Amino acid sequence: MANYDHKTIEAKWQNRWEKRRAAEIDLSNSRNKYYMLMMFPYPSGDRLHVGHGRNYILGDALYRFLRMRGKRPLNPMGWDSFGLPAENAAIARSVHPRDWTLGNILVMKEQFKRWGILYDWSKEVTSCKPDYYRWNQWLFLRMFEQGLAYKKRAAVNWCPSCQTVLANEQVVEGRCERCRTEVVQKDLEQWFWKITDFADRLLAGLDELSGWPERVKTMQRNWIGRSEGAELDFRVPAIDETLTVFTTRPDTVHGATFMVLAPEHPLVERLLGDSERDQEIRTWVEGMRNTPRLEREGEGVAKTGRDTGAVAINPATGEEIPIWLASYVLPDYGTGSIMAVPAHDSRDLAFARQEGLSVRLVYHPDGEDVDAETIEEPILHKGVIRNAGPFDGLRDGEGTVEKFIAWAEEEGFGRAKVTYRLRDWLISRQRYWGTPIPIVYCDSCGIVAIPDDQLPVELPYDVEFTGKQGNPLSRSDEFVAVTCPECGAGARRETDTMDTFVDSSWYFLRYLSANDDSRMFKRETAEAWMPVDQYIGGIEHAILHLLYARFICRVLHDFGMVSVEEPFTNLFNQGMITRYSEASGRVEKMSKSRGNTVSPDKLIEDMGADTERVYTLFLGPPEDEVEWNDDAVYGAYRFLNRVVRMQQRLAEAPATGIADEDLERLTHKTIERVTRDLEKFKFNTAIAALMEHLNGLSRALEDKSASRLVCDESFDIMLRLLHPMAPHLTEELWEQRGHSDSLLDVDWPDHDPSKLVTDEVELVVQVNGKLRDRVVVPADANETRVRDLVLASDRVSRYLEGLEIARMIFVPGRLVNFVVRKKG
RNA sequence: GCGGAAGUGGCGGAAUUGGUAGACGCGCUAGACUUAGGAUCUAGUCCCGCAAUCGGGGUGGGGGUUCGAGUCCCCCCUUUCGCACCA
Repeated sequence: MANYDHKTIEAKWQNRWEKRRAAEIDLSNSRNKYYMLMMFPYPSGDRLHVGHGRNYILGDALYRFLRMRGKRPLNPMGWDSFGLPAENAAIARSVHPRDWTLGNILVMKEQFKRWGILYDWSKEVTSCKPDYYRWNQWLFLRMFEQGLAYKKRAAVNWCPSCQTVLANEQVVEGRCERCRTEVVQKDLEQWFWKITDFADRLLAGLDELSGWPERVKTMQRNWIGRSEGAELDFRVPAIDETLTVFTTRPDTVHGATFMVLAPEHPLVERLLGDSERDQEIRTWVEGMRNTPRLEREGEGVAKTGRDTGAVAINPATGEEIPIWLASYVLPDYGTGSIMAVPAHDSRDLAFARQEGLSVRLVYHPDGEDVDAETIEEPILHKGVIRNAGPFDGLRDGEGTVEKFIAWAEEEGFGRAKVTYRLRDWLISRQRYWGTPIPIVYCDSCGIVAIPDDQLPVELPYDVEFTGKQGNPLSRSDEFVAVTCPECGAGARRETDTMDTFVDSSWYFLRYLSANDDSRMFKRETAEAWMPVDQYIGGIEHAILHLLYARFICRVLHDFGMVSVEEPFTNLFNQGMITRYSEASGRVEKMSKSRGNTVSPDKLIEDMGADTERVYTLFLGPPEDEVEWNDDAVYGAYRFLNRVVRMQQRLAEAPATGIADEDLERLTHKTIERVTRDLEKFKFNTAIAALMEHLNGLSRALEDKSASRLVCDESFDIMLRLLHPMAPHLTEELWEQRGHSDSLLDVDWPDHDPSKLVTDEVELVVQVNGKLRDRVVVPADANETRVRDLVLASDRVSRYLEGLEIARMIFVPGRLVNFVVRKKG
């Protein structure tokens, strides 16, 4: 039997939807609004593969479902189109990044269309275009005014391969998040955004996000890394300075037997003299500075250190303790220096043992005589405090830490302090293809902001892409040479561009005012449409993009531009699609570099986009990682072909049917299941329900047990339920069945509970929990009646022979369980 | 090491949240049919007991709660994803 003509049908409906601008929505009406958002893609030169498709197909199915259910969903799309690959393509193939990018966008758009995906293209946003990135610049200037954007010299992450600095979030296990090259530290002056000011709010906000996956929230909490403790001051008499440390355990200060500074600590130089030994220490410090952090801090890396020879005074005991430098103290956490309490901290203990430093117990375990000089493992605050004056006898907990903080405050050598792991967001990039930072350096005026009316600062088109060191912008005299907006003298333009994560930190607001040249976005529209009701994207942005977007949303909130602080109410992370890779011999994430991709182009050519859609959604729970099976795709095609054949066979149904109620029950059961499943994004089980429905309908036709009327009705309902998954075919069949409205405008069916009711139900009968029989009983039978009916079964009575029924469990509509024991 | 998620047939996965384990699909087996198509249709397909409509076992392993556990609790194993000298 011939397969249906998916090519003609799909082209026909894609063109119709496009022509009628099916997904365009009027934002001035926010009744029943539902803002759904797919993470906007980077338009890479590679065609999308079926692994990418999962995300978009899922979103489109959701869009169509919501729409049929009476929502007015906004489903926009745009392009996260600044970034390195464009520049690399320029270097490798001498195409201009802009032309390359805009060309790729056209290709991707066509692919979306071929998948049957409906976006509201009237609100398209392209981040590499001046009408978008001028608002990045505008935002930068507002933040600059507020002190939220600032420039500082600091040790920053530098990727030697990408030739640019990176934010902390973009360094994964010491490597560049993009290209996996090992990152090195460089001392540079860079632009930062003050996300640390928002650490507490970003943390607290997570508690309200009940619609976010727990693991994403956990990852963000860990990233922010809030830590409560105290700052304590240690005097260094030799240079008349104070060394301040951060500790979460000020209650162990009596056990601080030495101090450790990070090699980069600003006081190091002052502690050193001219001796040969001190010169050696300087060499060592220099070596540390130049050691990649992975080698310095990585797992299993040995601790190294040097004794400065200087001493500090322990403020609790008044004793002199040596000051060391060591690799294990991080320069950019806390104060970059610690009090070492080897008795109660494993790292300090390891270092103390290695260097022969003394160890002193503060907490003494109960009923155990512990010798501080020989312990191999730290005592983690077990037992009772001794030799600490007024604190003797205290135990861990019970506000002990607070008592020490109060004491330190009274004595003036310390104070309560909260520290975060989070660092300010380094947004400078030494690359061409990004938003120019709207700043000018003037010899007399210093750092000068570009006035708003001179925005956008456009990227010059005509630059050289040589692949040589440095940003092409800095070699463009035309771009660099400006007059100072304040004094009119000659000045230099900032040539760093912004991290592309700036673009994606607010694009969801730009969709709401995509064509408005007068402002970043319209407040009233944002008021009506924010927050995003459902955000869908990959887990890889759990920290990066999602943290930045939450940050910028708060900044805009504080500017009075939007009232929400949390931009995304619900977050859904679809899982990856994997496939066997010849290259590695393993099942891995589908990707071009692994050579295990499947192109949708051929698949669509052979079996149609609806087949790909149905198969992709059927593969498994959308949040799980699933393996693509080339053979199993055909099952989806087979299913759709059966739907087509079913339509052709409907005429075989008789005028009256003896079992109409059975088919109706199945139909309404299917409505109930599919609706419930789609509400939970369980497209896989929704499709299974539809397959079962088709099987049931097929059976009814085969048996001629249901009437034409009921079969028609059942089939039409199936088309509506299937539409989100297989939109082209269902539209076509719907039209062929004589309906004039597009399924997009047809209501989702409701199930009628009265159709689900049956006169009789099958009960499972168990004896001591073992399945022994199934018995059909009237649906409304009470426990006594059921007992009689069940006991009348031969099979049941066989199992009860010679036994005494101790108890009968009756779960109406489900089962009966006899608890029996030997007659005694 | 810390934290999260998961472990069910040959395979992808279901199981109305404590009530028939294996829905649906892939694959496989047998048959029917054919205008040979990537056909289609019908039946079967967790394991063991030669076969069964009968019996036993079965959701990573071990214990427990319960009339009843894939589901809840405890211990262990494995996989996987974050974080990882953060003081």
